[in-house]
Amino acid sequence: VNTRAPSDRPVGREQRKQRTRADLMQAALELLEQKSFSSLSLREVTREAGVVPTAFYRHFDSMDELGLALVEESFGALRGMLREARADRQDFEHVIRGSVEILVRHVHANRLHFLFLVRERFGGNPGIRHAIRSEIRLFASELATDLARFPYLNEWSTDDLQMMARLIVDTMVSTAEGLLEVPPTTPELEEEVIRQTERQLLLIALGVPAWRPR
Amino acid sequence: VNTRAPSDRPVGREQRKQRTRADLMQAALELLEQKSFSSLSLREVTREAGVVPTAFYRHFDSMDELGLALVEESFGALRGMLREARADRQDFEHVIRGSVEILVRHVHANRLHFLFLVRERFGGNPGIRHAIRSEIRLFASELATDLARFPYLNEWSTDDLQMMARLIVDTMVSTAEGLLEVPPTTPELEEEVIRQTERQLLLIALGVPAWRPR
DNA sequence: TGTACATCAGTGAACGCGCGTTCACTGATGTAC
DNA sequence: TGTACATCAGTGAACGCGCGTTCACTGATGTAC
Repeated sequence: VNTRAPSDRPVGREQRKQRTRADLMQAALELLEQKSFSSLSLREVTREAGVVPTAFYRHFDSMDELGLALVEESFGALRGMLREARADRQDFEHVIRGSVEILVRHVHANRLHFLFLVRERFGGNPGIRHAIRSEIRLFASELATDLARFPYLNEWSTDDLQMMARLIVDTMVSTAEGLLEVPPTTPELEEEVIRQTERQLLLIALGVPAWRPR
Repeated sequence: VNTRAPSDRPVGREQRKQRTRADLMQAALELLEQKSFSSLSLREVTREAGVVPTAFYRHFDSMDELGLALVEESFGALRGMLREARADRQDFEHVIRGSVEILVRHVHANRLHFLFLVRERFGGNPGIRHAIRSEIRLFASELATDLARFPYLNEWSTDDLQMMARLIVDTMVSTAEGLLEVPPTTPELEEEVIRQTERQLLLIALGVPAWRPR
């Protein structure tokens, strides 16, 4: 009974429970690298976590609840990235390179979480889908605010700033998708994805002085 | 035996077989509006198509094969759209509005096919995923060729044209996603999606004269 | 510190269900003469 | 045109399997005195 991983330290009951919960989420996240959430079964998750199927119910009412917990956990990684990006107040010339670098670093550090978000953004579960989409929309709104500190953009309407922020976010999301798709063994392909994103953002930025604010 | 839809005309055996095959694909497509392909069962499809489960094997070896047939069918809709867009050789001022209009019309006319492509682009099945992604990449390459007929762009390198074509395609894909996400009952929300896309494409176009070709 | 009892995370057996796939079949359609 | 046989799209029963969920349980951890 309760003979979990051999390295089990003699800790309290609550701590051990939290560790099992984390094991279940990690097991699910690793299985989701190969399949989609809607085709992932409760028994697969418990098997991977090294626990009996019924133990699952001590932690989650259903798989859907575990899915939403994974969304929240992944948002943690996402928000960490945004916090760093917003704190990194570069000037115009370096902001593109800096932002892309931050994205690449966080995608590497949280590969499975980003993969989960990208896959489930249009996946089967509506609850998960909406949570992810509203988080991305929130992110775009924050970016719109931040954009206003740059030359020209400080004169733009909120509407125009939103439009540009969403274009940038969509581009960054595509870049994240590209990074996750590239085999980890081919750094030159990844370098190409990065270089292309930087040029795309530059092209967008070059349109700014010619934009007629409304 | 073989008492299919009441409107069955007394046609040949081969025609009737093709109709059942089409029924299976249509049934799958409609079920995919609510769930993902990887969680769709063979029995659900045959039930929806009004056919016994074993009849499925007269048409497809497996669900994966049906999935790839759906990808091909959806590409038909996609290619029809591209053909129209490439034939519609507007000048600079009208090309944006015209292209977006064509996208909107085709997304409406082939809603379920576009929904399928968007959902499965990152879905569980690798075969389906790769087929969709390589088709989109092909599309971007064709667009890169077409871009060269515009002022300034005729002097750009292939590499730069690819970069811009992918930015445009990614934006159009995001727009298609937005159109599919908008409830059909709110035309003003859809209008907003369209208007925003047109402005995003304009912003990109305004960057072109300032781009330093390499 | 020691003892008696309560809590509760994880166990293991059992269930009914929908699944993919097999197999022998049926009877309408197609073909040869 | 009529007859005898072949083809084969769709049928229906049956199978073994993994699933989600229930239930009573165990025994280590926690608490009260």
